[in-house]
Amino acid sequence: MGITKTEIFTDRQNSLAIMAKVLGHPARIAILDHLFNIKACVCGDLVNEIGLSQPTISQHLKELKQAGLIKGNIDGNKVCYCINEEAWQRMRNNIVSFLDQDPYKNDCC
Amino acid sequence: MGITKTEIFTDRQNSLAIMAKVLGHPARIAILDHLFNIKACVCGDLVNEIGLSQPTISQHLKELKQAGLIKGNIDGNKVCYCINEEAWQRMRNNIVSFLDQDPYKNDCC
DNA sequence: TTAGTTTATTGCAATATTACGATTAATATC
DNA sequence: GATATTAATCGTAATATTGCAATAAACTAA
Repeated sequence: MGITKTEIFTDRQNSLAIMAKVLGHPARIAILDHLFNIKACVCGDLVNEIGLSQPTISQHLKELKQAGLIKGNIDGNKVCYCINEEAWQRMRNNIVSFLDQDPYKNDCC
Repeated sequence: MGITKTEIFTDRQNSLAIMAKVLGHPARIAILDHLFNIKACVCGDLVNEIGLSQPTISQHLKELKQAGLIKGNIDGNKVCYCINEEAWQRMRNNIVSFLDQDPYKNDCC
């Protein structure tokens, strides 16, 4: 059905999945890479930097923004996007604590 | 168009996105949670543990398996799945090194 | 005011994902 | 053998995602 049954999972499971999903597209990884490299950016730069159309970039930026990972300031007719430090660290901590579980105790396979 | 233009991104960006995407569904997070908890499992257990049908669970297990995160041993008419330790650590390292980039240097927003 | 610049939104087509009933394949048990 | 159990696969429906052309909105500059 293409629809996720979120109600049967815990808040933590849903939250982890949402965060991972936002990172689950190379364009959004590339946008974040670029933000980390130049420390600030606008949408126009990204259209040249990445190879996607302006509407597509705008849409990916919107998803990153909705997830809280970036924040934008309107500056004349440009928009300045940055990483949201607090949200980034929060996400990092959640994902890392999931990934840092120790899988080295299986004895069946 | 619903299709990702992977060819315009780096291998690292595509690889990170693929790993994140696999974690981008709460059912797969729940399956991994369960594997971490009980250290071994079979598909039947998961159908009761999680609230999805057997074919749906099987499909999610297939994706985890394709990503290399779990491995399964056939044991009679059951299948025993475990975390693939090497692949898990590899994924962990890649994602953590991405998340550990320091966003605290922006001065525009 | 008019024209240019920049980003967001709308609308749509193509493809992907999620979910499950029905079925299959393989083994286990009687 | 016949029947039960387990997990994978097939087929299909519903929904989501990706991408872009066209357009709108908001500002800048002449």
